[in-house]
Amino acid sequence: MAHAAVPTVLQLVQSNSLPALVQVEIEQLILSGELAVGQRVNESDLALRFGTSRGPIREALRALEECRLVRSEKNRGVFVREISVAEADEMYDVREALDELIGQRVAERVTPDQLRDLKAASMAMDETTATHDIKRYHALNLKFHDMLVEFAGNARLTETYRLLTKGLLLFRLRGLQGGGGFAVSNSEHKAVLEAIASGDSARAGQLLRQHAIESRARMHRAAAAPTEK
Amino acid sequence: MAHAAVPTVLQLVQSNSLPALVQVEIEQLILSGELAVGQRVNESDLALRFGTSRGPIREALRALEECRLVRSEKNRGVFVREISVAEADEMYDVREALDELIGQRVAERVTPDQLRDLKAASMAMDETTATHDIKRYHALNLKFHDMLVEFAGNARLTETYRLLTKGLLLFRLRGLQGGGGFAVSNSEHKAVLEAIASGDSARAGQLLRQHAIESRARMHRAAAAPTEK
DNA sequence: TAACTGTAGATTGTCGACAATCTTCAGTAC
DNA sequence: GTACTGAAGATTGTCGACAATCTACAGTTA
Repeated sequence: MAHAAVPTVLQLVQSNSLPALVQVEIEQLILSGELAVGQRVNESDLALRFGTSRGPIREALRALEECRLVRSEKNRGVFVREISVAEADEMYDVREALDELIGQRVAERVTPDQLRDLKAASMAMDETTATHDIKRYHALNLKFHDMLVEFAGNARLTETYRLLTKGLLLFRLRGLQGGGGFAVSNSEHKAVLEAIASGDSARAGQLLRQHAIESRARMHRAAAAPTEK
Repeated sequence: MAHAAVPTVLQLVQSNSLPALVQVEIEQLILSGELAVGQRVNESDLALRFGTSRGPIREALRALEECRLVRSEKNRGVFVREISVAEADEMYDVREALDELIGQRVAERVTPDQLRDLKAASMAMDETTATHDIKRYHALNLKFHDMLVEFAGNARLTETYRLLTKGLLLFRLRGLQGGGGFAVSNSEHKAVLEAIASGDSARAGQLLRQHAIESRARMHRAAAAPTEK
């Protein structure tokens, strides 16, 4: 079969245990903003919501704490983590280094099919800049970078990168969601793709790092602006 | 006070909850090799050992699973993770990128006191190469790199790096612990320290990355050798 | 002997309950 | 009105128990 990485619900329930299922569910709640940043997470409520006891919920929360998506205070509960600008800066520092590595690796081992998918995503983003569909641009942008790290062919790198991305996503939820610069951002994507297509590993790495740097700058500008909608 | 990062036992027990305490305890068991690589971890045994019920144990194990120190199979239990050479290679890929960043940052912001500590550690390693005290060299080497990442002044980078280091440590426990090259390794340390002392950020980054690359090569040589003691 | 089957024991998965702690808020004193 | 006190309610921390599942092994059959 072509798509081996799509497990059925049956397999999911059989292989993953309840805490694991609950974990991704809670993660969605956090990353979608349904559980507000800084808010306390009530174990009983979640247990009720998912139809389980508190045990599995607690296990899931402990895992999410390790992901740094929540923090825990003894006898007070767990809270959705709030990321400061300083912390986001730290993450960007690491992300820049990883992005350079990703660019290099992808340029070395990308397949024609993968390159096609990347270009398709970039073109889709072009459309959203025309229609100013910010939400969709973000989703595509996330998908684009997720594909990139996936295509780098290093599972540990993927894990590390995704962990960072989740943290940055959490930061964006803090409210100061940056507007502007979509067209610019996507033009950077295209430059990266060009370097990748030409197999220029060093250049692809540099360009993807530069993209992360610019992305950080956009983040700062958005954070500095009062609160644009 | 000079050293603020040394909490008393009282603070530890009051702030951290039982699962957190148990987690570091189990982590020690794994990293010290008392829980063998690949071995199944028995929840009841651990509960008995730490004088708790299985609840806190399970929470700790879920956190350790997120650290990738153990893996979990539904209805079969959790196992101490065994790292393959291929996985170790992946980790080194990421580590090399991070080490370059670390070298750069430390060169930019190291204090005289910190530099003194680093040099002291390097000198201590020199002594162990003379006496062929491999165990002590490894401990000092770990401490040396831990200091470096700490002095880079980026908490998220530290977390990311330590996670990787734990994984690599787990790999070493797999048996094929590399001998040889200690003197060479430490001479690389000294070159890094020189670049740091001179404030040459780019060079310090390159040298620390190169050190990681050589370290990976040493790992490969050790893995290729049958099983030298 | 080899392969299969079924049972006993061990282990994990999940739950409900209770104690410890925190939070809230009404009541009181000044 | 403000600050303190204490009790009621809510929430977390931990435990022991039971069901579901897996593992090991003795017994059976060919």
